[in-house]
Amino acid sequence: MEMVAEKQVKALSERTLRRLPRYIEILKRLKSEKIEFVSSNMIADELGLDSIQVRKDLAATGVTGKPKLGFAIDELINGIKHTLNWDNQTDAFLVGAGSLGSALLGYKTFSDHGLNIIAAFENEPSKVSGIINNITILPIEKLSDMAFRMKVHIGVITVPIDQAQHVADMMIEGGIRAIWNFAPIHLKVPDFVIVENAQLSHSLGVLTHKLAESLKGENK
Amino acid sequence: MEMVAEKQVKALSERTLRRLPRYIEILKRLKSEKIEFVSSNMIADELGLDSIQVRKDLAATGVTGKPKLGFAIDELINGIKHTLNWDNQTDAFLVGAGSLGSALLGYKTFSDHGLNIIAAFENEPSKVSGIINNITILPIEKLSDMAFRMKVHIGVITVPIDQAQHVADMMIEGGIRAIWNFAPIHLKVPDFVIVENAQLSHSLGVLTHKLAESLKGENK
DNA sequence: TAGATTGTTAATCGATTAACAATC
DNA sequence: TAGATTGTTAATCGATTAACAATC
Repeated sequence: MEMVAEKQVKALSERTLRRLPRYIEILKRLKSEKIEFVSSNMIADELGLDSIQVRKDLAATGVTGKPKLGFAIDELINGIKHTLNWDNQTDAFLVGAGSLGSALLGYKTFSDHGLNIIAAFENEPSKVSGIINNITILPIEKLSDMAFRMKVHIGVITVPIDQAQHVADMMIEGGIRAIWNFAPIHLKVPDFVIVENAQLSHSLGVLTHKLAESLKGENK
Repeated sequence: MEMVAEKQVKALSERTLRRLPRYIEILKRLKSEKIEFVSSNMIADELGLDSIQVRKDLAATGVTGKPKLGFAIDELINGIKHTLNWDNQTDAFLVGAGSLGSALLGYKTFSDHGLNIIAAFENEPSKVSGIINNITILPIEKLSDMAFRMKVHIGVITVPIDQAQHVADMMIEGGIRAIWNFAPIHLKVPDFVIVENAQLSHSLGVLTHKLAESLKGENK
């Protein structure tokens, strides 16, 4: 039981994981400007971070830099993508073809981010059997069986709040292991299921609070 | 210079701010079940948090509980809303009436979250002068002037990546003080402008990474 | 070689968790 | 009164930042 050495054992913190896509953003821009190497300092400046933090984050991807030169941009992009598993695509089902769901179905860029939405599901009969961005909308009853048969591992929930838990249950029954949840509700799931919340209100609350504080400070 | 006592001086951490909307979600549900008091323990259980953390967070809103009884739900909801400034509505402009922007324009619930989108702006002439959810879509050229004249303080950016910085600049020129940014780019803004990023890729990266780790663990 | 930059170990900071007295 | 729950002070934990040796 003495540490069966794996390529990369250290767990990445959630904070680091959330910064990695930001690095990719900067790196892609630099790459398009034909730049080949970048220092941690340059990245830090672009994003308003600390260069030590950038180096720590990048170290977690396993990519190493060269003293005096910095990091090879191509290698770094690939390393970060690999860490996020964005160099593979995982099949996903989306449930809830309302306006947000439809907008997500229209996103071409998810394939660059490891996500491949292969079907959508709906409650509402009038929407069923429509097609958005080449993705067919199926009746919700088929969700569990199809997820199971097609070995789909990711579920995206964009249904109203009162249906979200039920949809999550069906997903899990179908073997789905990770849920990207846009409904403003805390889903109850077994330990082996990963839930990532993408709820607008969380981010909006930070904004409205900070703005109020900032404007208050002015009238002092 | 010795502490001009204000109602509530302690700064709220960003972590706390992000949890506050989750408390509201639970509290509203309990309220609909006619429950009047709730303990920090019950809230913690519902959300998978620690009850001490819940008490600390709630303390930051200024609402106090009663030993043995817990917190009065109505009072708590109001206190949290006040902390987030969700008991006021701040006027906002949205720029970029693509699919995501249009979906956001359709959200009726932003008014419960302190946000009142009063106009949308677009580059694309074919979309200009359309109306979505009673909100008129105007040509982008009018953005700065109108923001200034109408004293709009919040800007929502849902344009493609290559236009986002320019739109942010126009917003700031028009006096906008807080930007809710959905474009996957780090905006450069003066210190007095608040930027809150709502970028899907950040949350998606956490999901795809964790799922990969989880599935890897299984085949060990 | 001198200088810039990496990568790591140590120090600091802030957030979470624990302990416990106060109180209804 | 006894017991449950709050609210606060102290302890722990983890993430950020600092210091610095290694290296190209």
